[in-house]
Amino acid sequence: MFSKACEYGIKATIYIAANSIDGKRISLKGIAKHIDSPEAFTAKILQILARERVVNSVRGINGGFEIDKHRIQDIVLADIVNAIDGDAIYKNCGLGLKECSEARPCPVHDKFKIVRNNLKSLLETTNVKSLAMEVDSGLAFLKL
Amino acid sequence: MFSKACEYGIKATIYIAANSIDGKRISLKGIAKHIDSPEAFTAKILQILARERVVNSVRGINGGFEIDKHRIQDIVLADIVNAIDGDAIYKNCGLGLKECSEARPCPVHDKFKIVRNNLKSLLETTNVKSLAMEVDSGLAFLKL
DNA sequence: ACAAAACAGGATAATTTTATCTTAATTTAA
DNA sequence: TTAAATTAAGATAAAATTATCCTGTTTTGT
Repeated sequence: MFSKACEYGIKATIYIAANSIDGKRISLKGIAKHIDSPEAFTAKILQILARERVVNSVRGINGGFEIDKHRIQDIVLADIVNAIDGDAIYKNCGLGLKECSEARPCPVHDKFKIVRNNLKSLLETTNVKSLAMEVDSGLAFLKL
Repeated sequence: MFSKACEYGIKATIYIAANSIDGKRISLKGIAKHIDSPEAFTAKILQILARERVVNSVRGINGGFEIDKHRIQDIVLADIVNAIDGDAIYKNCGLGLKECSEARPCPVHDKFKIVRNNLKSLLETTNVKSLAMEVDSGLAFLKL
């Protein structure tokens, strides 16, 4: 569904959010350990998310990653997926046709549109705060 | 969504079906040209589909690919996707967790389950014959 | 039997994705 | 002001996916 990079990005953002809710900043090392991801690769992904203003990065001792408390509830999964994988997953033709459209559709156009729209609205309406709270309360997990 | 290999596999199968409905066997070269795919790579994918009995391959002069007329309506997209990409797309955790389950779910488990089940039933209920007929009648396209 | 057409399969190459390594820049605390 | 901790960024490497090439095998028409 998503690239590995995007999976790490989503998990990292949720973990950063869970910590930011508690007012804690968390280091790359802490994130990678907690979500079970390769540290250097995760650093690259966090660079992207920081550039795209999904998360804040702070250099130096006691640095790390955080999200402004008042912004956590505004961040949705689509922000992360768009930053890392782009919008191909819900924009591109399911069979890879360059010019697939309503007027000249591929054979699965209509059926896939439904699934892709479901996914799109899922990503656009699921905010990171609710996911972070599930993780915080032990109802959901980022490593298994 | 799907791998390139799977996209080619789906398009090739639809095109073979469209020809088989008319009682015509079609060569690799003809398929690759019609679906706009790299010929040698398409050959590999058709090998897989032939091994998995999704299509029949016939060697030698006047050989090519075909599907038994009475079987066309029984082939669904899931048969093709399973043969090429496997079932990861509707079985695996959306965040890549190895042991994600109802009891110990990832934070997006429930929401993704809905989308994945939509996709699963789409693939399992869409038969190749209906798609082939759309292509045949010029309502849908395999190359654009 | 033989030549030609066509698929099968193995080897190789190119590209993309994933992952690592190294050095630089930044920040803080002592 | 210097050392340590930490992210940024560029270079490189490994692995997976996509794509090509070459040789072998099968089939058919002559």
